[in-house]
Amino acid sequence: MKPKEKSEKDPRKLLNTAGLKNTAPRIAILEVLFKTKQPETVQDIYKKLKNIDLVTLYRTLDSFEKSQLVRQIDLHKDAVYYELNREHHHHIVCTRCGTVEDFRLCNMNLFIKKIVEKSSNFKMVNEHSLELFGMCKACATS
Amino acid sequence: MKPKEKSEKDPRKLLNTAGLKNTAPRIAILEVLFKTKQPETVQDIYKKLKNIDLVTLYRTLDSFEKSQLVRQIDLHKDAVYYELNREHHHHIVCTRCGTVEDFRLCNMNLFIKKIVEKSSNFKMVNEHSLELFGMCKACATS
DNA sequence: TTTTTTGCAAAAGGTTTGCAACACG
DNA sequence: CGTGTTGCAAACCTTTTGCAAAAAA
Repeated sequence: MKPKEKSEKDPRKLLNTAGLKNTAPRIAILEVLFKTKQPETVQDIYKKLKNIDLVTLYRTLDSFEKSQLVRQIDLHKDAVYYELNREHHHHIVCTRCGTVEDFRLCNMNLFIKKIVEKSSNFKMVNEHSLELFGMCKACATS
Repeated sequence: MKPKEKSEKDPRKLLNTAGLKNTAPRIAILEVLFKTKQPETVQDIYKKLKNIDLVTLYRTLDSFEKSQLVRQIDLHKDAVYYELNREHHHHIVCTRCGTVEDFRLCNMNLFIKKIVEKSSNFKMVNEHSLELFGMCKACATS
C-alpha cells in the first residue's frame, strides 16, 4: 500500500488535518464510512455502531460536513445519505433495489459555462449535483 | 391564450385527467403552484393557504406526486421542495439568497448512454437530476 | 488545566395514522 | 348512495438543545 493511500484511509490523520480532535466515536464513524462502498444514512451508521449515542452521531456528521470530510447526497429515497468526500463523482441508483454505483466521468464544465452565459440572473456556478436513476442488471432481468 | 395552455393551467382539468376528484383543497394547492415560479416547500404552501389542514396538504402532495402532477426536488436546503411537473428542466440555485432559476437546455442523452455502457452493474437509466449551485448576479456583486 | 466532546434527558419539528364526518361524482 | 377525501387528535420519528460528566491536548 502506498503512503498516500494509507494516510487517506487513516481516520486519525484525517481528523488531524481537519483540525478535529481524535475521539473514539469519530474514529468509529470514519471507519464505517471507509468500509462501505454505498452511501449510508444516519440510521445505517447507528445500527453498525451500537455503543454510540445517536446525538453524538448527528453532531459528528455535522462537524464532518463542515470540515468537508463527508457530504450529503440526495438519492431520491426519503432519507439523508452521507458519503466520504472523495474525488469528484456522481451516482447511478437502481430505483428497484436501491443499489448505488459511482461514476467519475463528468465533462460538465463546458455545459455549465454555456448555461451561465445564457442565464440572465446568474454570475457563476461552483458546484453541481448529478444523479442517474434506472435499473441495475439484476433487477432489469427479473 | 391557446386552448392547450389554458387546459394546462386549469386545475380542474388537470385533476380530471389525473383521475383525481375535484376538491377545494386540491384546486387551491394547484393554484399556488401555478402562480409561483419558485419551487415551494410544504410550509410555503401552507402559509399561503391558511384555511387548509396541514395533514390534507401532505396527503394531497403525496397523491399529486403519485399522479405525476408534481415532483420533489433537492436544492441542498434542508427542506423538501415541490414543483409542478412541467417540461424537462433543471435548476440553478444561488447558495447565498436561495433564488432558483430554471434552464431547459439539457443534452445528457449521449453522456448517459456512455455511462450505462461503461457500467458493469447497470442496464438502463430512465431519469436524472441535475442542479447547479452558485451565485446570482445580485449576490455576487455585494 | 482548559477547552471540546460526549451522553443523557427532554424538547422541538416534521410527517404519518386512525377515525368519524363530509363531499364528490 | 357509495367511495374517496377532509379535519382533528394523537402518535411517531427524526433531529436539536441544554447541561453536567468525561476526555483530549
